[in-house]
Amino acid sequence: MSSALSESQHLRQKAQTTISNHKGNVFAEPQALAKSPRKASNQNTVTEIQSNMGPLTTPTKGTGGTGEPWTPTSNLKMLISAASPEIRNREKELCVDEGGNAVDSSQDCELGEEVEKQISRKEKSLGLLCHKFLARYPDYPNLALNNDISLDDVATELNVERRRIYDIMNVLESLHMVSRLAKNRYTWHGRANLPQTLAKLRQVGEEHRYGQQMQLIRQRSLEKEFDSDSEEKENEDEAEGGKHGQKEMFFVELPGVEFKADSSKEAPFSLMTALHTLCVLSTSLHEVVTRNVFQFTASVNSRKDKSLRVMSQKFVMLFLVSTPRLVSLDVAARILIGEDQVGDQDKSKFKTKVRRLYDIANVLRSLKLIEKVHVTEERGRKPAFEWTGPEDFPDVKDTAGTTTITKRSLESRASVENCAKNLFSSPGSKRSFTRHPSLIKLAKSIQDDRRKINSAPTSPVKVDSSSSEFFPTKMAQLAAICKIQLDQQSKRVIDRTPEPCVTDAMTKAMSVNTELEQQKPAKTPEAPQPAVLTPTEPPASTIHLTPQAPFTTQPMSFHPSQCSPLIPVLLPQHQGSGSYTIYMHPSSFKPHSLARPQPTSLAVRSMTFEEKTGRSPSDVPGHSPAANQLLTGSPLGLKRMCSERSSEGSPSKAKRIDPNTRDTSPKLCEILQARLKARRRGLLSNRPSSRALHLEPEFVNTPGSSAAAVNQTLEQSLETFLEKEEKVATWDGEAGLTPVRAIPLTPQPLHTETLIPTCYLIPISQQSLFSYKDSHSTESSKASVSTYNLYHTPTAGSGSPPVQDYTPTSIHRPTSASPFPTQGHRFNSPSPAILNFTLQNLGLIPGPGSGPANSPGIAQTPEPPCSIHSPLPPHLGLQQRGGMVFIKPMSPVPVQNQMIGQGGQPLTLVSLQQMTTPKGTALPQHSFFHTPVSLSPLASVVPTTPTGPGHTLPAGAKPVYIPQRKLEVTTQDT
DNA sequence: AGCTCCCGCCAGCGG
DNA sequence: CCGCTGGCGGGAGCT
Repeated sequence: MSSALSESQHLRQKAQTTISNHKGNVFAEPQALAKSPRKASNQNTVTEIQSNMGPLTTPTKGTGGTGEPWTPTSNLKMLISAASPEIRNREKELCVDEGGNAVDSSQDCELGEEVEKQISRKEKSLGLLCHKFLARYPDYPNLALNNDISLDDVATELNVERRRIYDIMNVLESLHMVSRLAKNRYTWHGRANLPQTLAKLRQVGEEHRYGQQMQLIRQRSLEKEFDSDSEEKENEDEAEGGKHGQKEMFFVELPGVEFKADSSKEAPFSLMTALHTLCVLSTSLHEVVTRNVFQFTASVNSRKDKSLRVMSQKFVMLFLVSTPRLVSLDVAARILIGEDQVGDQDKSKFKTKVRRLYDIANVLRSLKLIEKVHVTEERGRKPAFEWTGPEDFPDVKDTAGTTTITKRSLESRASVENCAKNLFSSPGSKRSFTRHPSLIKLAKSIQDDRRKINSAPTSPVKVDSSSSEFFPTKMAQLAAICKIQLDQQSKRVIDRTPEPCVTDAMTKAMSVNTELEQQKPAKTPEAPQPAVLTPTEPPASTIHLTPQAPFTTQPMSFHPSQCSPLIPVLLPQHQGSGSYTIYMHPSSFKPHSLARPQPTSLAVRSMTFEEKTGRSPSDVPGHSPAANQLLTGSPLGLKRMCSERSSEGSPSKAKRIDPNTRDTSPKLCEILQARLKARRRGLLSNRPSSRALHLEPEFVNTPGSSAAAVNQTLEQSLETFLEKEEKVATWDGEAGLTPVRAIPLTPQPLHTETLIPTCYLIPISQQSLFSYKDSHSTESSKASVSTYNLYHTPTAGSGSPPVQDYTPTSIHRPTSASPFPTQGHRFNSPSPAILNFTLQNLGLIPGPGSGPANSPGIAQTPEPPCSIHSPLPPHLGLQQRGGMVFIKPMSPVPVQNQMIGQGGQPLTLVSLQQMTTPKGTALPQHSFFHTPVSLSPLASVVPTTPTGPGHTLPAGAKPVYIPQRKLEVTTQDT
């Protein structure tokens, strides 16, 4: 408390000076001034200048800011504020207003110079500055008024350096509270878009399995603590991943508020699709050439990628995804860095990241979305932040249509756009652009584009708009419906407590926790953990396998019933958006499909399968099943990759490709083949880089979980593309089937790659595509998954089955084959027949079915060790009880250990208002994770798994020992 | 001593 | 070359 108080005091003081002014003005927006040149206010005198500013401006603190306010009352206020952050904030503002009065003598004493110094410092805090800024604008903009914001004006008025304003604007922009109109100019949206934005961010966060990542990191940290052993790090995989880790950059846009306007949007979706495809291809090519995905990524990342905007969104996502809405600074930093393990080199990176997080946190605090708290662990206190913002926003459902679609990574989009631009002078034209030759060039151009894009913001005005909305049509609706249904289902599932796979468990846990938590403060963050610990849980592990899990996890997953209806729609619609949805077939699908009504809608089924397949775990987490699937697959993939995948995959793929592809477009085929080769090479060499598709390197980078995973994903994605293309070419449904089967034969390990193929592309709205890309990109390893998700999303959920099982299935995909969009047009509409076809294939594809069986081993495996084991945990997580929460620091560790650990350290009870979250917990499926975080466990696992695709729980097998910790959450105040 | 995080250098980029 | 952006990290202020 004290600390908080002190802070608050400071703030107040500061605030007083500044704030008061603003409020009065609030709305007014100065904007008018176009930029006022004055930028700089001077730092020196904080005070005065502002007053000049403009009309709007408030005189902010009067200059002298100084003065002020330290009144006795302030103390009271402080106390109060300490009590509740919000109050504080308000008070601060108020104080400011009030503030005019006297300042405390004590401080005053300092007088001039000193006073200024201190005051200045405080006053200059980003949080206070943000408060001032916010005071100028209404929460909800008055449309009638001009909502333009001139940076120069603001800077002048607030008397701060422009640089500081950028920080604020970047964060606000990440929340879509403002959008850039042009250089130096922004438009104020206030909180109007906040709910949607948060919903999207949550969705995206789920897709990326940040929750899982967080758990992994926590676990690791625990492990490390206990055993230094843990050091092992996952290293290698991660190493890459880690490096790239950051990469996941992507910027989630809202329909109405887009980062940039694109001409591309205007283009027919077909074009978009084509472009997208091209981009992908080019990317892949590029990657191949380079091999260095990372580098590639790096290029991509350049600036904006790293942008505070992206960090901000990710940071917010962490809150939205974590059960206890509590995020510790270090965990957040690790996730943002992409690797949980911080090497020496990384330390500096880590520090930098932390600095940035403070910057972001200060702004978010001023928005009252989070509050600083302290989490007490055995070791000591760690700074953390608790979400104090809205808990419920429109579900994705609502947004789904839009939201889902809208999400994109800037880069991806940019890349697409760029590609388009580069390739086609005229956007509209074509689908037919040449791919091959150009692709190569494209790769380069793409990079350039990306850069441009990155820089773009600066550029001219955006039109934003809801351009994205164009697809609103049926597709969107359907998607929304699907999502809703899924969500419902998922909820149900969750409720059931199936805690399937680790991942699922995680996800579920999250969801569950959330629910619970919402009800009660105490959460068992650990839920999963407990499970682990608890015997009861055991089943959980199994759960992974269980189909249910999948469902539950994500809303995305579809139940057949629900889906089916939707499916039809989807197909037809694709036209509008042009983008296609990709469906994965998880092997599992097939089985499921069989079980279920295949016929109806392929998509649905696929979705279903996924769910069923479950790979549940993987799927579960991300709400988008597809993504999950990918993730899940990833683990497998990793394994596979590790093992041989490269070699194997290639051949098989090649084979596949040849037949189909050739037909279609030789060029494409060639290209694809080339890619494949490249991949193979890459794979062979290291982890294959993510060559392929990843448009967005960032994602690739994803921390890491395992580089391998990432690679896999990439590969998969590439493969997918290729496959798609092939499919397109061939397109015979039947043919597809055949091949598929053959493929399935392929050994498990390879699958990963194979898996890729499995995916089906279905035309969907463009947005979906974008999102897809983005998603991929975002999560490197995960990417694949995410990708799927994206696609699915639009559709309605398609769930993509996890790769794992499916591998074989993948083969099938041809059948489904929806051609890639690009080519796509051809396919524009996937005819029902096609769908059926696909479905059939799926059904046909047995492999997957078995998959489930395998699945256990498969997907889950990797992480499974922990996660798998942990499935239970979710339950545990629930453990809360009345006010008390048991937090177990549990680590994901294997049950046994955990048990021990628990025993060793029993749960600590924390009675907090806040809930503590458990940290650790098992993370489930690393596989999914791919994620950035490196999963040490995973890493180890991965290798193992490869061997047996089938799995086992590779990791699972390994018990991880994690020490449990006690966590206490305290508000910082205290 | 560690946590926060302000400050401003300086690079990338577009004009 | 210039101005806008914004990454980045030194180091100061606070606890």
